[in-house]
Amino acid sequence: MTEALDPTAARRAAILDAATGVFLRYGFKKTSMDDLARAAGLSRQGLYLSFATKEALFKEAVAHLTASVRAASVAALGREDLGVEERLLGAFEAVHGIALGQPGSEHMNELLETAIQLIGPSVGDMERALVSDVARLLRSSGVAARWKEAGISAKDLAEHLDATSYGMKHRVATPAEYRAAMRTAVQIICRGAPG
Amino acid sequence: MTEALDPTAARRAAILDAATGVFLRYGFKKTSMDDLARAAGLSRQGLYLSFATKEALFKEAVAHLTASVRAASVAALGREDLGVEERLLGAFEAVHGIALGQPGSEHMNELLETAIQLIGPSVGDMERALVSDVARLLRSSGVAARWKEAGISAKDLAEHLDATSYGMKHRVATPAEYRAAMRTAVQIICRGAPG
DNA sequence: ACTTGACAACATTGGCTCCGGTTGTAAAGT
DNA sequence: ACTTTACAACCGGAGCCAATGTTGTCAAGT
Repeated sequence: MTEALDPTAARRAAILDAATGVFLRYGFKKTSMDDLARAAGLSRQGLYLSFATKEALFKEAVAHLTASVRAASVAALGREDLGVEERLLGAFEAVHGIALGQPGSEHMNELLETAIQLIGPSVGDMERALVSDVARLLRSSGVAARWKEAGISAKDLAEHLDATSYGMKHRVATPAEYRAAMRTAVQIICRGAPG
Repeated sequence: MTEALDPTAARRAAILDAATGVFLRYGFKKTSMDDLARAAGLSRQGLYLSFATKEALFKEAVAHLTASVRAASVAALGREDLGVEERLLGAFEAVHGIALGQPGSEHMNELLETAIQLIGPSVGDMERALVSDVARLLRSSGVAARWKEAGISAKDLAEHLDATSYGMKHRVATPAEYRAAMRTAVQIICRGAPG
């Protein structure tokens, strides 16, 4: 489905790919159009032929990014070859920053913040979408039903996990610590039940 | 037990009480000795009769603060008239900022940070003490035992709660949101069990 | 015992200019 | 269709200077 694009659209997509990487590494303010041009393999003016302003390029890059992050988390949640715990873990690692091991997820937070106050709060939709996706999985897998009798809904559980992820993201030094803490949180939800 | 202090010690304690309040409201840098003097109800030089420098006063004030926070959390954990959930909740609210509703917990974090890089990492002991206190309660109340078979230790549970608290504390979170999220987290731990 | 008033030394702040870098546009080249 | 070069407008940071605020000390008062 990514085949029959007219060449200009393909070029735009290539530019966006390169741009998201650079933005992710250096943040918004610290990347110049020169940097983006070099990363995309063309001249600075080449960019202006495809994108009117830096801000416009940024907006589309963020949309590109959030879309692929969302796709990654949805894909993680849908992997039926894995258990529920692994799927949840994968989804949260996906939103945390695409490749947790690779460099490049550094400025994810700053990026989303500037995007929010530049584009609008619609950017935050991804986060809310993740929460409801997670809640859905918790329901369909039967996990949520087990917590119901304690007065804790699927949404509560999902938001709890999201909050924990947020906390880890900001507190923790290393990806390994994040992974370990999130694993514990997920295990508590998935293996536990009231009674 | 706060009766038979010699008068100079009593004065110092009164000053520290006032100082912790002011520091908590305005942070370290933004409070002047004048402010502290006014809050303590004496002149600026009166302070220098009891404390050599602003830094010394600050150190003792932080010690004062952490001690009373610790005492409050220990007291909350020990209230045998309440259930385990309420006790845990109370303990975390205590460390979050003494009175969650009252103004004054604003600069708690900044305060502890500057204290750490001014006094040393010993300030962080309070946090670790809380974690082990919580773990102890989880063990003695039988909650931890129920999670053991899932490979989750009391320390894991306690650190999970601490991490969640940290996350909430740093998120946008109004006190009400913090309270609600922590309640959910505590309920999950206390009402749930593997199986 | 504590206050008042005054003091030098120092840190912080605000305003100011200057300068390099960046954006967006335009022309001419290939 | 894209590059190269050039350019006006703008912004942010570096550096400096004056003004203000703050600390810690002192002497004298009550």
